[in-house]
Order: sequence, then structure tokens, then C-alpha cells
Amino acid sequence: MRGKPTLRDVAERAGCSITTASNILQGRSHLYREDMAQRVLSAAHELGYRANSVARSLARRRTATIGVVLDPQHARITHNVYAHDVLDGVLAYLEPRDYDIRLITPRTNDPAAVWRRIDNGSIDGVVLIAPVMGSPLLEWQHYSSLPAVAVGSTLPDEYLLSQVDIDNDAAMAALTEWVIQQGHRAIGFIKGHPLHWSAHQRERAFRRTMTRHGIPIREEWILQGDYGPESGAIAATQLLKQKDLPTAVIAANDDMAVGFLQTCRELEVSVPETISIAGFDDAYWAQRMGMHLTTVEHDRYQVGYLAAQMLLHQLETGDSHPKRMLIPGTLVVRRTVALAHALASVPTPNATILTEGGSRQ
Amino acid sequence: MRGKPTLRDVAERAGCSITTASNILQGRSHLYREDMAQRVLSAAHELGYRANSVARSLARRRTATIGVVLDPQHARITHNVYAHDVLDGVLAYLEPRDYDIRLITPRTNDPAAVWRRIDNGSIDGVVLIAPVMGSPLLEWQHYSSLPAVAVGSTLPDEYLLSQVDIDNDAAMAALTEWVIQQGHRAIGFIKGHPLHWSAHQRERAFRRTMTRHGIPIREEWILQGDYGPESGAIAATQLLKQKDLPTAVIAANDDMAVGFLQTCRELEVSVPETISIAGFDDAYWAQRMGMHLTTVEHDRYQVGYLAAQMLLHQLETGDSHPKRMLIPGTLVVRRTVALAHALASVPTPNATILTEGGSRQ
DNA sequence: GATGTTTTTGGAAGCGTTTCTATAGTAAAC
DNA sequence: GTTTACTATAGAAACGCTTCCAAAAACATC
Repeated sequence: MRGKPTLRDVAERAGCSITTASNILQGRSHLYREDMAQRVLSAAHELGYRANSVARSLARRRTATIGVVLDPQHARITHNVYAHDVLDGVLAYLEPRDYDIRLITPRTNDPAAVWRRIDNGSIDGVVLIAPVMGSPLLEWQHYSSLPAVAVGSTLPDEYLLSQVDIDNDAAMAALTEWVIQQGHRAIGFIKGHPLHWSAHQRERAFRRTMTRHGIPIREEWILQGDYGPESGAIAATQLLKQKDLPTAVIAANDDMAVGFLQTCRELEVSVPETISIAGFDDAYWAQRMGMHLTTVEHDRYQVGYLAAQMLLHQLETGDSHPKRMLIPGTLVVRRTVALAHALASVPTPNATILTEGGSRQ
Repeated sequence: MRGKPTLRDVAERAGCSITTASNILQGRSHLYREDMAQRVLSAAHELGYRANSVARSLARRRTATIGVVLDPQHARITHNVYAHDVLDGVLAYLEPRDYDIRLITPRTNDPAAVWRRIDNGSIDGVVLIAPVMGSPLLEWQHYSSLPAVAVGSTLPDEYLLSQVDIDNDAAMAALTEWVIQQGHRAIGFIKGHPLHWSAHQRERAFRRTMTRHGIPIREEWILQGDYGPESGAIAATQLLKQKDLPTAVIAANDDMAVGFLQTCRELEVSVPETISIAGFDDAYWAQRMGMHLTTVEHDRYQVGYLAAQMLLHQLETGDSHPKRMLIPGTLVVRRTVALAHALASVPTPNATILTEGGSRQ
């Protein structure tokens, strides 16, 4: 025997058939006499035998591997905090269950090429991370019959994909609600990247909540952003040069809110005294800034965890009915939104409110 | 034919043998008559055939997959910026070369279990990300004969591992040098996590440079940190309560430098007027803070890229001789280190200096 | 038309497992 | 002493592909 020991080597050394060795090593030793089991086990141990997972996958017709696919749009994983958190959750669920992870980061937009890469028999199922509008990942139906769960994009139903996401709509509604309850009526909004469904959902929730309260929306206070900090800074510059200013601005995510804040500092506009600003996502680095951004926190780790769970459930039951699961957010009240008038702040019923100390009210 | 089409189906449809189909689909059509090649190609296309990569791996005895292993110490990938950047580089090199990535995040410290998981025949080689002292990943030699490259930890030679890392020593020496050239002689240091080799290297380089300039090191100004921002904050509290203060502090990384800065702000100690502070790493979120931290930038992406390159080289040539490669850093001069005296600042010869505008001098 | 050469194609043996099914051997039941 | 019923083990096919080697076909040479 040269090279790595195979099952055959183990069988030979234990003086039994390959079948026997295989069965015993798979934990079916109750089928055999005690001493046989022992012989096999120790032979395997002495040889340092480890089953070849490729051969096993071929024979079992399942690979015990899940593909995690990043949208080509954000192929560089760096700074894609969303992907990290979700990935962590996915790993946390899968690792103890002896699933492996194949990380796939396509660098083309050609759906055929992308799916050829994804679905080549090496994975049992796939988690699609944050597909944006027009993403090749969404062509799933045409190219693959792999069980799939999309994560981080609440897609229209026609995509027939199982989904797990944060509840953008409810959370933004709750945030807007809360800002309104602080007495603000002149509220601006910085929109997210137009290719992300979340951007539209967040904007819609903002508008709906404003309207529900009979507050007029001033379109000149609705600014286009792209979820990047720079776009928040630009929005701030644009907004602050207007003669008439809102008393509060809600950004579709924390990165833009921080960009906005940064610019306010530079222009010496005081936050929250002159203008209040709220974010969305509770970004890690925004927390570190000590800017005490009022925002909505989401458990993205949980999203990943549940997505993995949903996927494994699909695999095990064969039930490929698309499901949808939304994780509620938590309002985190810090210091960047002030009372507009002396008005008792009543907690909104739609979301848990977390004050800075961490106590839930 | 039911299920996914196999090579056999393609061969049948094209009216040829499996061998022929295989050869042609692997691009060896020059071996065949033009029309044969065409028949096979279109049969494959019509059936939507995609080679099963598991079967292929088994037959070829190579998987075209690289394992990327995170140290169990930082199994949660989130906020492990180092891992992200490196991973990006690895992906960038491997993806176009049709290698797949298996992401492995062991959750135990038992080397046997860890390596059983890593080396089960499903990968051709492995990139070990930032193994810390005592990490099971370092037991490589005892458990695996897989080609391996360690990244992000400059290990002692006895580990016999190929390595790619940033040049901690040279970069910290250059930074220290520069701070000294700004006229500082009373310089403190915040150490990194004691289980990371980098922490010791950075500290050694600091001490060596100080000594080389004949500057005494005051041990009460050398504080223990752990690379986390909180530890920087704690160090600041400890340091600032001393009666005698250094005029500058160098932190072993940016996270701690920022924690330090934060605390200075809170205690209303002005930086850099009262005390200068330099970081190391040029962390993304520190950049965003608008704190203009003077630091050393490293191309971690490059580290990952080169590691992947080195690994593939080992695979292709079979040359398993441990190699070592260090990437130089770039001093980034921003605003947190001031001149201690009116002294002309001379660029150090040991590193490129990047001033804030981006121009290299 | 026999022989040699080159070009095309196919047979068959793997790769290392799993798993279905078959076969001894032994014990209990009649 | 035959049938029934297990128990313990092994044979062999299959998974889908690659690849070495041989066979067949086509063509050239004498």
C-alpha cells in the first residue's frame, strides 16, 4: 500500500471484506460480531484511515456540501458586512451538522456560466446571498434544479425561491413611526441603491408611514443614495444647501447615515440639535464611531442560520415549495434623533425598542 | 434517460463511445474528425450536459478545490477584517483558474478532529489563515501531507510551512523610526494579542528601533492590549492616569489606536497636541471615522493573492519546499502624529511614505 | 494486393466508496 | 432430520468520469 490508505487496505489488514469494513466504519457494527468490529476499527486507526469524501459523494449521490454564492455585483467579499454576518450564521448551522461549504463568487454576469459553475454536481443545495435586480443568480429556475434559498433580498414572488430576510418593511415603518413620535413632521429620506429590493422596500415603508400619519412628503428632501458612505455625504451636501431644511433625516442604511453625519460635522451643523438623523442596520463600524446613531438593529447572523436550516429541511424532506421567512428588527435608540417638540415619546407597538443601556421597554 | 444527463447519454445521442465524448468535451477534438466533434458538442449542448465534478475528481485524483481554513480562535468570520481581505485575494487568484474554494471553520481545538475535517480527500491544498500560537492548524505536519500555505502569521521556521505575510517587522520599524523623526523620544506602545506572533514581532521592532536610536524604553508606557478597540481604550485610561506622560503612543494595530483616541476624546486630551498616536494596519472603519489616523497600510488582498499563487505553484510543480514571502507596508501619514519639536521631517529610507493626498514622496 | 503508416475510434480498467443481494453457518422448531 | 429463521459475512454492481491501450479503418507505398 502506498499513498493514502483506502478502505481496501483496512479490509485487508482486518482480514475481512470491503463491505464489512465499510459497514463497521459507518457505525453499523451491530451487524457484526464484537471482535470483527474491533479488528476493523483498530486496523483503520492504525493505518490512519480517513474515508475519501469524493468517492463517498459519488457513491452516495450526495456531497454533504452547500454552496454559498455571492452576487457577482459584490464579488469582493471585503466590507460586505452583510455577507459576513449571514455567512457566519450559515456556517454555525452547517458546520456541526457535518456539511461543508463551497464559497462561490462568480465574476461574470452570464447566467449560463454562473450556473455551470454553481451546479456541477458538487453541492446539494445553495444559499444565494443578496441577489440584486438583474442578477444571474435569479435565473435559478432556468438553469438548476438544486434546492436553493435566497437570503438578504426580499424578492417578488415570481422568482419562486425560498427566502429568508430581515423585515425591511416593518422595521423601517417602525423607525419612521418613532421619528414621527419624537415630534418630527419635516422628515427627509436618503434612498439606498436602486438595484436592491431592500432600498425600495425601505423607501416604500417610509412613505407609507408618513402618509398614514397625514404628513406630506417633500420630494426635494428625498435624496438618492447607493448605500455607500460617500453617497450619504453627498446627500448631506445637497440637502444642507437648501433654504428650507427638514428637522430629521432617515437614511436607508447606517453607512449613508454616517456619511451624512460626517458632512454635518464638517459643515458644523449640529446633530441632533439642528437636524436629527437615523440609520438602519446597526453597522459594526458605525457603533465604534461613538456617534451613537439611532438605528434599527437586525440579526443577520440569525438570517443566515435560519436560511441554512430551511435549506437542510428542503434537502431532507424533498419539499421544494418556496417558503418565506422575515426576521423582525429592533429599534436602537441612541442620540442622533432628538425630540422636535416637548412631546411624550410613546413606544411604538410595532417593534421592540432598545435604549442605549440595553434594556428593552 | 432520467435525472441529469451523463456522459453516457451524450455518447448515445452522438452515436459514439463514452471515451470519444469525454475526449471531445475536454477539448481534444483534434483527435477526431470534424463532424464527430460537432455531433458530440451539439449533443452535449442539446441535453444541457454538465460534467459531474465529483466523478471527475475521483477519476482524475484531483479536485481542483482549495481549502481555506480559519483558525478556530476566530471561527466567526465577522469583523475579522484580516480574513476577508485575504480571502478576497485568494478568490481573485483562484476563481479565474477554475479552482473552487472550500471554506473550513473548525469549531474545536482538537488537531486530529480539525485535520480529519480538512484533509478528507476533497481538496488539493490548503490556505491556513492567521494561525495563532497553539493553533491546531499548526499541527499540519503530523496530520496531513496536503500542500499548505499559512497566511497572516509569520511563524518560526520549525513549522516547515510555506508562508505569506505582511512584513510586520520592517513596517513597525519604519513607523517607529518616523515617529522618532518627528522629534518624539517619550514614546509608549500598546501591545497586541499575546497569542499572535505579529504582536511580538511588532513589539520587537518597536523596541529595537528605539534602542537603535539610543532612546530608553519606559516599561510603564508599554501596555498590554489584545488587538480589540476596547483594549486600546483601557490602555488609554491606564496610561493617562500616570503623572508622567509620553508625547506619542504607537498601537500595534488601528483598532486599539482608535479605542485609545476615543478615550482621549472623552477625557478631553487633545490629539495630537497633547499626545500623538499612531496605528498599524490602516483599518477600513478607522479610515471612515474621519480621525485621520497615522498608520501603516498593508495590502492584505495581495497577501491572499500571492498565497494562492504560491499554493498553486506547489501543486503544479510538486515542490513542497517551504517558502516565505513578506509584503512590505506603506506608511500613511495623516494627522494624529505631530512634530514634537520643530525638526525637519526626513522620510525614512525603509518604507514608502504616503501622505494624505495620496502622493508618494 | 500485400505491407506499412497514420488517423479515428472504442474497450475496459480503474478511481474509492456504498449498498443490494446472496451465501454460508448456526440455532431453533417441528 | 428436514424446514424455518436468523446471524455474520462477502460478492458484485453501481456512481460518472478519465485514460491507457488496442482495434479498426483509411490511406500510402512498393
